[in-house]
Amino acid sequence: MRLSQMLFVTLREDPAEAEIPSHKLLLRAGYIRRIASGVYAYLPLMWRVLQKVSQIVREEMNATGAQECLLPQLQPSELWQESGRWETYTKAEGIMFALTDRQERQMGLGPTHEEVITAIARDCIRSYRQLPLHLYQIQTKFRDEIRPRFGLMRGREFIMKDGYSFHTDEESLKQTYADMDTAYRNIVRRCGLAFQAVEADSGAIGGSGSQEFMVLADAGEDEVLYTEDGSYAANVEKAVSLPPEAEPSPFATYEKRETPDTATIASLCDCLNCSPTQVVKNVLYQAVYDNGTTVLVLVSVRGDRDVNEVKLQNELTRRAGDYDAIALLSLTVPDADAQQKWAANPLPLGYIAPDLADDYIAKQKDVAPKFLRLADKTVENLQSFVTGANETGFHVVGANWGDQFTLPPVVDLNKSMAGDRSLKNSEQVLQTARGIEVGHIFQLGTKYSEAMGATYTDKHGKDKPLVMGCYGIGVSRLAQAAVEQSYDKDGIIWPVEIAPYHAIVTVPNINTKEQMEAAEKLYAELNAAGVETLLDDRKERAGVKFKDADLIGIPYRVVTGRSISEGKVEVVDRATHESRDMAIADVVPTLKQWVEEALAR
RNA sequence: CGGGAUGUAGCGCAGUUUGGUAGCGCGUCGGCUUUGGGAGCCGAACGUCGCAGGUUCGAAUCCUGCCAUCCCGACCA
Repeated sequence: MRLSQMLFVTLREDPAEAEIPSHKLLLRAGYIRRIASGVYAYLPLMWRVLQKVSQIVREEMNATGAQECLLPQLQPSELWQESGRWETYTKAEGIMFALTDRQERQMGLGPTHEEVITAIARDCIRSYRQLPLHLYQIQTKFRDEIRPRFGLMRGREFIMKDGYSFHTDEESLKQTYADMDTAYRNIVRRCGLAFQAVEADSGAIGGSGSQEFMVLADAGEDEVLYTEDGSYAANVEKAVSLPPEAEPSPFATYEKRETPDTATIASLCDCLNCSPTQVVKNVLYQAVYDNGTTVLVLVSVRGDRDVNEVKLQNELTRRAGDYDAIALLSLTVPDADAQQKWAANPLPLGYIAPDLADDYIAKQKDVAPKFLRLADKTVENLQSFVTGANETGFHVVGANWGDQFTLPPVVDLNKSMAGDRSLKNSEQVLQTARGIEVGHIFQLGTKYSEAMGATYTDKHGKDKPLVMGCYGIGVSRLAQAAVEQSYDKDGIIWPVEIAPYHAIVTVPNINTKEQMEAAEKLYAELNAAGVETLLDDRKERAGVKFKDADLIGIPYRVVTGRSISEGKVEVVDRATHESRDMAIADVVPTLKQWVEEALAR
């Protein structure tokens, strides 16, 4: 492609709308344009990058035996009602764009395709002889994110590869899941990125095992905890760990103490001269289920720890049946307004004990009359601990489970942090890093097939639900993550594997016949040799062309400049700015070799 | 949805406090010179000042309502 004929618009200044480097650079270098919040146009350079990422994904998927297809974006509400997700995905904090057509039919724009694919499987899969089967697509997805951000990182419309596998049993599922683990590692590696595979929470999609593929970058929205020896890595949402031991309690006897203005753990420890590890902190949450029932949850954790709200959500979802509900709609820390709706009396905030009386909850429909009390493992073995006295300005010290307080059901609700010890090997201490989630693989099991009646006939002639897995990779997100991981003050540095072009031939002065002729020849021969090459034949000064070439991040630059009269051109490596003079005849074979070497990685 | 901020030329911004009819830099177009790291000079075009009301002789500027965008949080296969 000739730059003189291409839609090529770069910006000299950072656009005000962008915050992180990759977003600024993609806008400045003319790769993307924002059309609405979280909605972007992929301009010609970006589209080439996305196609390259897609092609790598396609090759690795096909290699595992998965088959490509294309599923509809516009989906009927009926399918989502069958799986039970219509309400949770469209109501309240739902992320599905929903619409009503002219026949008053309810439709949604697909944020994911479990329902559609399960419907297809229900129709097409009859026998165990057809299994296992793995279908995937590379498709635009729609999610009404509450707060889109960082360009393509969290958009409301984005490109994703999603695959769904069907099996007779868990064992077959685990085989495909393992194949996907390998395929995903290949994909991210082939895209030239440094990454970490981590244990993950499976969230609203459900299922058992799940793993995320994190591209490591400071702008990442997720926190990853890992051990130095590589034996453990997990998303902080999922991470388990061994917190530091509690310090022995200085309080020998149980008594109530006056502790004015100690609503925070730090001020309390100051006042009583004790360690946060001797305190039982009681945190109040408000859960709302899909049947409209509100449940007040009182969680007891050690004073130096935080509640992992994802773990709490999962626990509350498990307990949905206790309240005749199916799904949890929201989980919040109730503010003053929210408390007023159900509290019979003002709560002793900051001084709550694990036995806070249930009559703080005013009797009313849709509110569970008793607190759901839960204890994190960190408080289970505490002795002579400090906790609230249910009276503003007072705490109790020297308390014990079984004496003054009843230990609530114990669950792991601990939010792991850097510095904790690994459960796998207590010699290892957890480290922290930021990551961009570019891939996520799940063992779904029979959740959707059972809900939607997708069954097959086994060897013995019995109908059984299909065992499913699903596997996603964010194509547009991965492309931007690559920039986030690879740039310098001059612009983007694309890995050769996904760069929109491999090389750019820069003509410093298009009015010099020698320069133009050499450039035209190199441009034609490089492309013919399979080196995807741009020709900067614009009527611009050399400096402008160099700046633009650096900004858009093409891996190799060939300059037909100063030494042209000696039959030489300059070849510059974008990543290092390393430059060398090279005989014109050597350029094509050399670049061809460099590109082939890079692609073979 | 809670908190914060911003909307003025294609992009980045000043002007708003103190009301008087819109400006700077970059970019764009034309000309001359220049020609290896975002050139210089000369000339030109480009604005419903986010939208709608209101106050006023007069509103980018003051008031009210709305909309959009961005940041923090909550949310997020």
